[in-house]
Amino acid sequence: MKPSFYERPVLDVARDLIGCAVRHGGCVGVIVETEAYHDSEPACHAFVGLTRRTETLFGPPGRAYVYRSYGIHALLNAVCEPAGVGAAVLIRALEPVEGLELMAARRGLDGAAPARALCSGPGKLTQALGIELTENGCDLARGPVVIEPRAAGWGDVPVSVGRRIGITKAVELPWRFCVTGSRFISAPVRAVEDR
DNA sequence: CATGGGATTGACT
DNA sequence: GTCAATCCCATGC
Repeated sequence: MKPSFYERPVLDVARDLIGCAVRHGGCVGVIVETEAYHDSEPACHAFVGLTRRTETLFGPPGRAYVYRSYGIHALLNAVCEPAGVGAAVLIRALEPVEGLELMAARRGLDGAAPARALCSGPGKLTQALGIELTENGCDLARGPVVIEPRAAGWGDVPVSVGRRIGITKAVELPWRFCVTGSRFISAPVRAVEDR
């Protein structure tokens, strides 16, 4: 995807990335779950302003923001909006389509493990695709981590909206997007009016 | 320089 | 349902 795709309101990009594909390390998966983050709200790392950690978030759109979570997992984001704005889309789940055996091996799972176990969470998918912190800042059009346009059949899938997962601030914002009814997402979507 | 908190996951009661 | 692993980095003394 070109930089112009990402240089738009982060909520639009989060919705439009549903159905696109992520390619890395000999594996491909279709994005079925995303969340939006923006420096105007406190759940976003960029809320604290420009620091060493948030450099990539405030940089040009179309780059990967990869950071370590809980000391264990690498989480993948796509940087959005013009340079100077700290915004990104967290990739939370993929439907595996290529390199399933390699994904299972990287995840330490048996080859017979169900496909839904491979990439159904932001830490799981980076492990399955072999994405590490060294990919932070990489150009998502050139790689090593590449995001590709929607393939046939993914052009017009229904999308559900809900609240973001695993955060303690700004929990009420409906900034999570999922393929409606997908078995490959990390957790069920609760209706926005549920609270 | 010391401290504390995670955009999570998997193992266990 | 509970809980620990583990490390980067922002903050405060």
